[in-house]
Amino acid sequence: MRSYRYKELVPRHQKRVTLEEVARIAGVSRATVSRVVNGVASVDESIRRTVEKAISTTGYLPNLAARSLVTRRADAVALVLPSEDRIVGDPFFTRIVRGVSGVLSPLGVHLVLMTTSADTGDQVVADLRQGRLDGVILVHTYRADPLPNRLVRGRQPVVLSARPADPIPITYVDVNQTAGGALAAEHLVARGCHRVATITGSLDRPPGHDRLAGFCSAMARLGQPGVICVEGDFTRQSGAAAMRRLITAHPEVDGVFIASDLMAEGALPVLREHGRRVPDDVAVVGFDDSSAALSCDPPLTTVRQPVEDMAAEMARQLLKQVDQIDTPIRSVIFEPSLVIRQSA
Amino acid sequence: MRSYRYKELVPRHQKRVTLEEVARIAGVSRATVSRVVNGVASVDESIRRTVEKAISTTGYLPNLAARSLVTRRADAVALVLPSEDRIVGDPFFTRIVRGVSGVLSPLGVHLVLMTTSADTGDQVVADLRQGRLDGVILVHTYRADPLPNRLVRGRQPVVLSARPADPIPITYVDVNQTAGGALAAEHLVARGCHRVATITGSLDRPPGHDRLAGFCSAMARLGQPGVICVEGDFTRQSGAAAMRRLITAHPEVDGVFIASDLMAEGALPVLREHGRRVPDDVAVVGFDDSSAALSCDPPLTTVRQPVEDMAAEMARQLLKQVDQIDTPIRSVIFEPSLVIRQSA
DNA sequence: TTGTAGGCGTTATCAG
DNA sequence: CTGATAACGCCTACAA
Repeated sequence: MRSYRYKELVPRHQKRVTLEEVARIAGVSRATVSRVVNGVASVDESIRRTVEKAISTTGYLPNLAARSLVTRRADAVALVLPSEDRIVGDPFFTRIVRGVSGVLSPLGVHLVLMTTSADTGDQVVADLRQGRLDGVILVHTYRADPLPNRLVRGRQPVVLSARPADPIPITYVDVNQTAGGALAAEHLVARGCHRVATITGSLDRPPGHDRLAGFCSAMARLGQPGVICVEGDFTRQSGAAAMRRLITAHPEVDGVFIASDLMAEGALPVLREHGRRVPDDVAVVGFDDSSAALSCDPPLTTVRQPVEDMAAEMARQLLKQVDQIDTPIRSVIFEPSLVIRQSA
Repeated sequence: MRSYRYKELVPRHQKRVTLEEVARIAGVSRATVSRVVNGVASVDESIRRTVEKAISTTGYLPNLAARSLVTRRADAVALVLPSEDRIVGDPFFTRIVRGVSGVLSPLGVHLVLMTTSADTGDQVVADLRQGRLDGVILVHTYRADPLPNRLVRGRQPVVLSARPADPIPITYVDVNQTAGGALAAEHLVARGCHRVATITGSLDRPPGHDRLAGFCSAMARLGQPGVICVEGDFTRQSGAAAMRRLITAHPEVDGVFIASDLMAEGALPVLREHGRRVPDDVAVVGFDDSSAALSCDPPLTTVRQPVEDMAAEMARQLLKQVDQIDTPIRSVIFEPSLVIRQSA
């Protein structure tokens, strides 16, 4: 039941400075030092100064395990990413990390990185119950993942990175995916494309599904129903494969909405292989505005998703739940925007 | 001195199960339960079973803050990555995470992700002293980073991901970079290349420097001194830019060693732009064997660096230091190998 | 082998 | 406003 490493425990000889010691030096009680440390207002100004001097001369830092024991806060949250095969090389996750730690780190809250495996669910639940974690941010959970529900039922602080496939009462942060799809449609049509296709993401996941839905209904609204549609799975490879199928089956296409920049990055070289110039022969619009959009040749016109902001919002929503149990569920939807570069 | 969030602390109503309670139910003392939980051998078999039953019926899980308070272990280590601009889209870091958490996660040790900023150094040192962190893995520290030295002087567990620029007594895990450069040289020469060039990484960092050194001295040994050399900085963009300069200044090159797959990924399209076929006109060898090598067109022949294994080793070395202070410094060097695909 | 009791370093309650 | 004093939950000599 316990780590075997434990046996060989060897004492570390750091002479820790304790509240006790600071108190002795300042000539006050531990309680007073604690008040100063925690910035409690009701402390006499001169005493506060004395204590602060004692703190800085001793280099005192509070032991967080002891504090955690009584406050019941770990000051740590987990970021759970999908199993790592998919995350390799996808800039999306780096942006998530950046956004999340942007709000966590100034607050001194640790970001514990986990990747899903057979037992991450149990692990996370255990960590929460053991007081090592205050809450969880779940990124791209798969459709049948029982973890979100489990956490909700356990009334544990949790935030999802996107609308869950099945409607459960949980806080999530998302971009307006359908609006994003519509932006792409409007741009392609405005550009004069008449044979329009789309390479979708995984359709069993809400983002993939919604981007497609938004794209198609906007195309219909704009007088071009019957969009050609090839399915990918958000990876670069799938983008290339999908484009190969598309261009073979429908050599006449003159505009493609590709549901992620990463897929677009895979698809563009395929267009070139087949002698198509972008955007002259085929206009291409991506989705994400990730760093991949800039590595594309030509630079990708794409639907921007403010991932860093969204991630920051996830962190804030989570902390809110941590601070106050039973915070009402309030999901936040960001609006996408179109970033016009050279591919369309 | 303290997070302001503290004030609004609201009690969380999880009825925690404590040792005390399990003990009462099992009809033994707390000490005995503790022994069972920690797998101490000297516990009567029947009592152990009774206790285990009590544990499972109550769903007891030890409070780790309390444990940490007495064991002085946080069971958490930090992974410090370079500031995020560079890490975006570089598969190297995902591989590091995978390798590290592969050994940490089964042991229940948390991986706390940090990215370098102005005060990460202070943050890390404080976390260590506050007992929130047991050790630190530093990935790609910049040359003048004072943190490694600071940690060494403080006798804190720390491992670097590569040989430090300045020789300090610190444990690091690295690949034999010069041997890697040599592998590339040998392959290009064996292939019959006569006008060989290299696009280097950042030369102020040991990996960049050593790969170049290994490559050049091997070329000289093989009878082709005077290698053409263009400097990059390990990013995809720099790879493209370097190749542009190279092909313009030396249109006669027929073989290039590019010091990272990511740079190669940027460089290959440039070769194509200039009408060069790979490998027929120009043979290209990369370095890393990252996922980028496979996304290249054609798939990249490259010097493989076993990053996952190296990362796992970093974790193990770190834990060793955590378990036993003053573990002798013992760096581990992995051997590279050549993965032959289609670019050379 | 088991139980008793003290301590780990903080925060929090409640007199003074 | 300040100081005792009691938790917080667990580990660990030491004694039985």
